Amino acid sequence: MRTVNSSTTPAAKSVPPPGAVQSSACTCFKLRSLARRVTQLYDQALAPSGLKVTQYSVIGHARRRDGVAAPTVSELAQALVTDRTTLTRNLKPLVDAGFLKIGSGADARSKAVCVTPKGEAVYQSARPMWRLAQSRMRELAGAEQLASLHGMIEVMLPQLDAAGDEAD
Amino acid sequence: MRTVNSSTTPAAKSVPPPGAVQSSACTCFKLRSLARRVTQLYDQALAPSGLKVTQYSVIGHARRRDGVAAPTVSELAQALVTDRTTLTRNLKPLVDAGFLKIGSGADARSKAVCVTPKGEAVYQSARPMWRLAQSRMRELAGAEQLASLHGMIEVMLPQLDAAGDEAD
DNA sequence: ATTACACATGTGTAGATGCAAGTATAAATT
DNA sequence: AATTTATACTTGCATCTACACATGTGTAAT
Repeated sequence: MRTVNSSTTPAAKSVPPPGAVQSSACTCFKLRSLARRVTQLYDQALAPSGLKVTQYSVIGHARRRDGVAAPTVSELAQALVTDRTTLTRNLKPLVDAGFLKIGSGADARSKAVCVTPKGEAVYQSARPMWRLAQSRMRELAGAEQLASLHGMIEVMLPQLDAAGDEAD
Repeated sequence: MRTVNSSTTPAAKSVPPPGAVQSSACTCFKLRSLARRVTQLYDQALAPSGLKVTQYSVIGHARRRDGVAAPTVSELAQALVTDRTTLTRNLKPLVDAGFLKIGSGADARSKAVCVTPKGEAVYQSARPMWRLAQSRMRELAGAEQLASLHGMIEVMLPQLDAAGDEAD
């Protein structure tokens, strides 16, 4: 069918008003926009701790396997879904602040990223702030939507990894 | 109590395997991770044009109201869901490349961001590449999931704006 | 042993991001 | 008119991001 909006009806829909800013259809743009705003919410919540959410995540992930075996830079980068070289830079302020320590890995090549007691302390101090941000987020989006969002992201991320590896 | 893994049941559940990396429950972290990956997908697709997806978005939004009235820096920043000062920096490479021109606005204060013919040309050249990225994204996520994601973002963004304004 | 390849990390360069603070202009108040 | 307040934009600073390239190290093939 595909009613072509022809005959009687004059112009009808589909023609936006002159100055109208139709919100972009670009998935990437939308996603980045949301990520920016959400980052601001979390950064604000974490501010008293002195950590940004990115740094909170780095320490949190480095912490995770502490006591078992401190992760290497590459392992940590993979866990953080970040470029290896990006992590290298992101580690610097945390090492400078004394929250992390870069030790030698099993290999002479690899290095181990260790959380210092000071790092553990600041992480613990930031944890309730993070929880607050999380609950604000849940209020804002609703528990179901949020769960749905998490689910989608977890499905999409591995596929994007695979897509990225298709070096052609 | 705090079952010290003592009696009959041998370790049961809840104790993750030693090296297990349980995916973070942090909404912000997940969102940023996805945004990074998706950005890479779009940037790769746009690479032949020389534009990054951020730049494509800037030109695209500046373009939008061309012929009506070129947006001011602040207006454009709002449309891009970006900090005003961030946009100031992001404009520079585009102006240097000759894709945008900063004219004088109605006010002596405000400035108008105009897309040059060269900017329009590069945007047009990039458009099919962007479309390719969009369709890859749709294949990857599925049309319904993607629509759902877009919907969620559009609901959440205004609420985050409001939340941010709550200066206390 | 030498050569070749794979692995682990860092640097140069370039851009994206936003807060705090600064400058200039317009509008509102007195 | 002078002062105050609000608006529009920029800069200093710090961080996040990643590609291309360079370096060092372990392992495999010759």
